[in-house]
Amino acid sequence: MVYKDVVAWSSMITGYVRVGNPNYSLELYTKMIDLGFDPNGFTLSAVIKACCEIRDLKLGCGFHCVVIRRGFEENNVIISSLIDMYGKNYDFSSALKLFDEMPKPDAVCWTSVISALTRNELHEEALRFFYTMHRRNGLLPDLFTFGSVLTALGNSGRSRQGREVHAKIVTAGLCGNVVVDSSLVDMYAKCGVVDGSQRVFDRMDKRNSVSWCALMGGYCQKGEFDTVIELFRTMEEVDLYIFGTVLRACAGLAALKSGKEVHCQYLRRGGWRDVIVESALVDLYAKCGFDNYAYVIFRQMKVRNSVTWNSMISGFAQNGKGSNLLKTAAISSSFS
DNA sequence: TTAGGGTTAG
Repeated sequence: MVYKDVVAWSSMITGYVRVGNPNYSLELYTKMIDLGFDPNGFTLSAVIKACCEIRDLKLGCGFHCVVIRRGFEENNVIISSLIDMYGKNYDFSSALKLFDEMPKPDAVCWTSVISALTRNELHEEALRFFYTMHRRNGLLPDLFTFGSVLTALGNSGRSRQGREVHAKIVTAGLCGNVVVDSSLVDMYAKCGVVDGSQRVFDRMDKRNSVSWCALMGGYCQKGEFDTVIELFRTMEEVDLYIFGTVLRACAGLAALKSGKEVHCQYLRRGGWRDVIVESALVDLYAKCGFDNYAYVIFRQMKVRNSVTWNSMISGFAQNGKGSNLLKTAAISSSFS
C-alpha cells in the first residue's frame, strides 16, 4: 500500500494503533521510511505508542533517538508518549529523566510520570509529584491523574489521604466515571476500609469486572472469604482477574468443593494459561490436602514464577511430603 | 490525525 503524503501515512499508522494493531502500524512506518517519507510529530507519537503496546523498550529507545534527531524534544504529546513508554517498560529512571528535562510540562505529562512511578511501585514518589503538580504548579488533576493517584494511595495504605482525594474527586464532579469509582473501591480495599469500598461500589451506576475484583480483594484482605465466594456467585460476567481473587478465598477456607467449581469454570473459559490463576490453583489444592493434584497442575504449567514454586513447596511441607519438598526446593533454587 | 488512568496468586 502506498499513500500520497505523510499526513495520509500518519493517519493510517495512528488508526492501526487505535484499533489495537500496533505491529501493523510499525510495519507501515518502515514502509513509509523506505519510500522516502519523513515522519512528523503525529507519526512519531503513534509509533511510540505502538512500542508501548507491544512492550518493546529497545525499539522505543530507537524512536526516542529519532525524536531528538528531528528536533521534537519540546513536543509535549511526543514526550508524554515516551514517558509512558518508559514507565510501562519498567524503565522509570528514563521516564523521570525525560520529565525532569521538560521546561514546562503540562497536566498530561505530569500524569504520565505519576503513572510511570505508580506502575514501578514508587508510590510515595508518585504522591509527591501529585501534590507538587496540584499545589505548586496549579495544574488540575483529571480522571486519568486520579486513577493513578488512587492506586498509589491504596498500595501505600494511606486511607486518610485517600479520603481527602475522594473528597477532591467529588468536588471536581468526577464521580460516576467507572474507572475513577473502581479505583476508589480498590483504594479503600487496599487500605483495609472495606466498608468504604462497599459504599462506593453500592453507589455506582455502572460497574465492571475491575469494580467487582477490587471489592472482592477487599473482603479477601479482611479474611471474609465467604463473602467473596457469595459475590462471585452473583456475578454475571467474569474475567481472568476474578479467578485469582476467588481462588484465594477458596484456599483461605480450604473450600475444595467451591474451588473445584471455580477451577471448572476457569477451564471452560479455555485458552487462558495464566501463571497467577494456575499458581492460585496449586495453592488451593495443596491447602486442601491434595498436594498430588497440585503437583499435576504444577507440572502442566507452561510458565512458573516464585509464587508457584513457593506454593508447591509449602504444599508438600504442609502435607508431610519431605522428600518431594526437598526435590522441588532443590530444583527451584536452580531457577533463582 | 497525535499524549496520560483502575482489578488477580504464595
